[in-house]
Amino acid sequence: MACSSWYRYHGKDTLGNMADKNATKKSRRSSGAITLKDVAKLAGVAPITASRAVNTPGRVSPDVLKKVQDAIQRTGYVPNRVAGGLASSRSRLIAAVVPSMVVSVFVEMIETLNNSLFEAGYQLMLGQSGYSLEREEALVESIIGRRPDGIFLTGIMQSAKGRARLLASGIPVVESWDLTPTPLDMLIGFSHIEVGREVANFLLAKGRKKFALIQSGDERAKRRAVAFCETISQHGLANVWVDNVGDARSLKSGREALHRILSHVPDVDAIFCSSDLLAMGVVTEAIARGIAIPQRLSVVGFGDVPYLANMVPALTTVHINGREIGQKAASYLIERAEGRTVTEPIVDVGFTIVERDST
Amino acid sequence: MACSSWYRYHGKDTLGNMADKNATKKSRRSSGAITLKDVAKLAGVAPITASRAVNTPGRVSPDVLKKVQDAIQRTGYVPNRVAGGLASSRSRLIAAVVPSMVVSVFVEMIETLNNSLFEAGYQLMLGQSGYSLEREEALVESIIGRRPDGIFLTGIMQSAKGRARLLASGIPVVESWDLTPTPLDMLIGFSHIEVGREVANFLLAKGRKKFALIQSGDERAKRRAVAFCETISQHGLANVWVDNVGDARSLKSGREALHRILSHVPDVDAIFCSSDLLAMGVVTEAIARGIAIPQRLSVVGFGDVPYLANMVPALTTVHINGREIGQKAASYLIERAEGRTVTEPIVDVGFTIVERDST
DNA sequence: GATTAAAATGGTAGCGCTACCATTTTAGTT
DNA sequence: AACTAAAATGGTAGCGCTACCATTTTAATC
Repeated sequence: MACSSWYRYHGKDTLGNMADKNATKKSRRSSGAITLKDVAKLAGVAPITASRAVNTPGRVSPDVLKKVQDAIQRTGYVPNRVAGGLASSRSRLIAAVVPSMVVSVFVEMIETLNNSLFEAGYQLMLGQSGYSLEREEALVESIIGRRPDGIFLTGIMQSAKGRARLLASGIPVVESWDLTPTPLDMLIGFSHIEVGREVANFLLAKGRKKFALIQSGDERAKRRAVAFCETISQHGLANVWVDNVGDARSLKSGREALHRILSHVPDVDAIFCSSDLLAMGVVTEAIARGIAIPQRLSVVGFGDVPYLANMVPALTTVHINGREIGQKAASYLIERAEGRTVTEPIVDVGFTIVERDST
Repeated sequence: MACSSWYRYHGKDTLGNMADKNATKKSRRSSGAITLKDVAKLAGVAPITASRAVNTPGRVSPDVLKKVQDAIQRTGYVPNRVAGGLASSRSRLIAAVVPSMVVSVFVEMIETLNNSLFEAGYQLMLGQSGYSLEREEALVESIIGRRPDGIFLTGIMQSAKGRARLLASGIPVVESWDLTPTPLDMLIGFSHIEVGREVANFLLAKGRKKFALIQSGDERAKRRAVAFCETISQHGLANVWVDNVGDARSLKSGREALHRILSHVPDVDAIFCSSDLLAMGVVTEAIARGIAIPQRLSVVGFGDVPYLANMVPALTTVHINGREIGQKAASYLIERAEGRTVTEPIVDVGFTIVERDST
């Protein structure tokens, strides 16, 4: 079927004796597609020469190059990278693991990663760990089985089994979105403890006294929270009221959280949210209740989704440069895939508190 | 390096003569990783039997199964799916093409697609066409080179070259997010013309008289727009004011668009936006200007991002069930990959106008 | 024109796995 | 016990490509 479609499209005059190749003596195992061998035969050169014409055109005479390119054109040949990858141990595939794609800032990062990789001739394989350890381990196993030239992880690989597997595979790895003294390989991240501390200092400098924090189950958010709370208490202020929500990606959770917080701490004057969407929920609920922002209540988000700046009020948040992480990760992984070394494989990309109208 | 790391982790007592395999006579071409052959040797069976133990455990005696599993455990063997894919012409890889990932509703679709595929033992390869034809063609070429077992396309493949290539490849394809009388293969979509018409009827039924529409360059959005405008003029009302913005994914564009619309059509009372984010921008700007929603102005979005329902005012929008599309696409592609036929390969999943507080 | 180096081309042998067929072992039947 | 069918195991030969080395051709130098 494959061949007949192709044949129809290209017309019947170009192939000569190639046309009946599949009809006459196609091996029962062959996929039936055009192979490099077919192209070589049509071009009148050896398969290995055709291979060179495709992969290293500079090492082939202009005459041969043209003949091969013509043959490719006429047959519609598409190189089989599976076979190429097996032969050369270079798959030109990079795998990326994301907890969830519904988090906007991860999406931007992956988009940039993907674009950078594609420019360089690499494809992206995507896996979702779904914030679960087992799933993450299964994913790592599945990824390693594909022998990618590099692996990008959102976060630090926590599972000991996963770490061991990745290490044993010898595949270059970029961990991200966090810092650790014991990275598997390369690392592009920032300090969540610093984030918590700096946001606390930022709100303290604004003269805020009564703090609350909204978080979901995310481990990194928890570290931000701990640092936030510690900094507040170091200043001798009352404990921070911590509200736990199930889903950080829901505006509704933020609204409900503010409702709960107000019932326990009616005079709360600053809230740090573990995501922008939660912060949007808090603001929405506050406006609905007639609570003036930022006069009576300061709200800080995390992530800086692109539209935050144009909301009313524009939300203050912690900006993480997801595009920078994606971009850097791509270049690191490509460097390593091509056999070069990365001079600075551990980078702190930092973060920025973007002050807008909600504080 | 790969082996030494692994060796360290597992301890030195488990391998017997396996440990020096790489040291002594490793072929210069070998990747150095544990292969099925190593496992088979350790388990004392033939490679093909080890292969069966891995892939079809039911066809192997319990005794052999255990021996092989032990050997896998001890060596940390991870099957090389590249080699397996080449040998069996089944890559267990599904490719997906998305215009952009920053569109929330695509993200949900891809997330569901990915999850469904992973459950079934498939990996997802992701490509971004970036709304450009050339890029899309290059992407198709690159994807086909990987010989995936199926291809998911967001939208209809427009490029003739791309269509020909996909057809010739013989790989199952799902087009989506649209309807066409000439699908390449399978199709899971809905009618954008219907959307435009129904939204127009919806707003007309609300008694609205003066319409505007905000769109970006997206071709599908344009078709919605045309149907919208036609329906309005069929009712003998004044022409719809159409505002073109550069970026449908920007709240800011929506705010600016409303600004322009008001300067040309001050008495506009209904706006259909080609995305939810644009609609959010319109609402934000309207609130900032003291324009009552929905009393003076109705706003309708498109896509139904999850948090829309909890905003104030909650936005009326066209709900597209991205998760359903992703889910269906996965099952269709898996069916075909496993050699079965899909009974209803062309589906209209429809859409819903979700009425909330902005109309 | 002879000599040497470099460029271009080709042959061979895998990469690690599975399809296909052949053989052996086991269980089931008379 | 003899025979048959089914289950379990193994051997061989690729999948389509590229690494590695060998050979041929061309260009460069004296």
